[in-house]
Amino acid sequence: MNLGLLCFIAYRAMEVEVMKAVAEAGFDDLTVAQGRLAARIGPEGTRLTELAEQAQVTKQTAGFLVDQLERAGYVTRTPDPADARARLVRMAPRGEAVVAVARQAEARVEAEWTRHLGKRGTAQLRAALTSLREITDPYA
Amino acid sequence: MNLGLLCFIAYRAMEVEVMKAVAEAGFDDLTVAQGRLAARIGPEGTRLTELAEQAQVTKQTAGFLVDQLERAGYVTRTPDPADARARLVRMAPRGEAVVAVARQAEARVEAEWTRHLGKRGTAQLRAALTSLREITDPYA
DNA sequence: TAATATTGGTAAGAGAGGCTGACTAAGTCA
DNA sequence: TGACTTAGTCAGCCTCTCTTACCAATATTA
Repeated sequence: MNLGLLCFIAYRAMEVEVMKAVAEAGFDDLTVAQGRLAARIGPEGTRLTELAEQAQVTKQTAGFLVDQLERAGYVTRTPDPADARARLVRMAPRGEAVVAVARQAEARVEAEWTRHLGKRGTAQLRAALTSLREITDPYA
Repeated sequence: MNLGLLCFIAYRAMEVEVMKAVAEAGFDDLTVAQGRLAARIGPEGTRLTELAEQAQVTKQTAGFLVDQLERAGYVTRTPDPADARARLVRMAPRGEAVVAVARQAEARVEAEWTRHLGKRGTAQLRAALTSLREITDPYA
């Protein structure tokens, strides 16, 4: 079977589990697209344009998603001291809370995968995928 | 880094390459969603409901996509001899042609990955992902 | 230093893709 | 026969993403 499709199956399984955990923790208004963007927010805040680039969407799309995240209280926008045009998107407390839940769910799923593949097999999988980023990820 | 996200990066790289090859071959009206659905059509044709299940979308969505594929000449709908309610979605010649292009692009990308990871590494990657399907793919 | 180009971001509108709910027609089974 | 299930359609809605067009601030350069 096609390697790309195999990656997709694993990826989707992870995504479904994480979103389920997040929803069960009470954050039932968060969508996948919002989560994907929010996952790129750095500890000191990140500019919209940078988020758009990394998530590989247009800045309009990124702006649309950040609007929603802001309205739902997950992030805030603060002026960027380094550039008056720009604003930094930062995690709000509610955002930090959901990140914690997501990280935990990720760890749980990875542990499950490790039980299935073995420690060695999982390490190899991670190494192979990480190495692949060098030729597949423009933002590696 | 999160294993799920690593899978996503590789998957998207493959998808982008395949869609680019397909578009360059003149099939520039095919979308990703249509392709994902069409990839599930079996040699003898497949029922709409079955396609929907396997692609994990509702049958309404599947019907919508098959409408488009039919209008563009990629597939045909024929009555299912086994059940007068059902119809079989089958590949049309134009559909077969695009499948051939897609398969070729997939093979090319996999070859590139193999050059990067080595034969052994690629085989391990495939083995790990295939094994993972046992716990991540409800339609394995 | 003034004109020009670039960069960060917003606004408006359109289209794709997905969903739910309600429905018809055909098959299944008690 | 009547109740239930299954294959598929119809209608309406929401989310995400794009393109085109624009404004404001910064950088560059003549």
